[in-house]
Amino acid sequence: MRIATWNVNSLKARLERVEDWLSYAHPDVLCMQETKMADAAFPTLAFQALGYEAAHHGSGRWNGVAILSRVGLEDVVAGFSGATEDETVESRLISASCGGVRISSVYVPNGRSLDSEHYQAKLEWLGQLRDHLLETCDPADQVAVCGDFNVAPEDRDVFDPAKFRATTHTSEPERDAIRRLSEWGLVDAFRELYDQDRLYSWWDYRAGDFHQHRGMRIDLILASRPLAKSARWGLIDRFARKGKSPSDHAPVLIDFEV
DNA sequence: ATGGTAGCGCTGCTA
Repeated sequence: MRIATWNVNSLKARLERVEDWLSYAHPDVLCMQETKMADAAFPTLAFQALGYEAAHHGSGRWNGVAILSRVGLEDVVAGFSGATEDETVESRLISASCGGVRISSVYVPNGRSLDSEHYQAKLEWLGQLRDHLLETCDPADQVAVCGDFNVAPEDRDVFDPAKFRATTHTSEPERDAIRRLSEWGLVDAFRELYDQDRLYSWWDYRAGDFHQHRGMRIDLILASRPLAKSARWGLIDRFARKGKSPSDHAPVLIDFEV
């Protein structure tokens, strides 16, 4: 099973690129983030025409997550288990069972700056994600949590660690939150396959960062151990970050033998 | 050097 994740930075602006990418990358499952649209605007038929079922959770101009699958899409849950209306309004999590794997598409809050209340909210959100997984999943099963985590797990996941000393994405509390997910039983599956540095999935639009390969690896596929064990090959598709009007993120994909 | 670009949508916020 080929599982992919891609922060598309507006599905309305990127639909044609996403369709093209589905046609040549042929993922079995694609988790998307930052669709930036309401459920009513989601192009279900466009994906159906390519053989994908879809589940979307979005409320408007910000956030928005989706799962596309051509290996079945069952037991869709939007937001955290037992969350109130308020907590789901940001549309940052959707989960579904696809071909025997419990898959979540996550868009972790950015955090903005270390002294911001949004940074505290980011840490709380990551804690809620952990609680949600504890309540709804078993790490002995096939589980994949995919998306834009807005955290670079290690210094080697950032082009210049010194530049990011007092910023979000690299702080210890954020990395601790990711480590706690690992302790529960989720493996950074791309890292298991590829150990080198300079593997980035996001580049700032500004200052020619993509061209200079000044990026970060913040788009992750976290897999339970039974699933991670079957990972065979992976790719960060930088080709999809080139050309006219790309997303600022590249798709990340992994082939699993399930 | 605190810039730069992109999306949404029409003013400035978010990333």
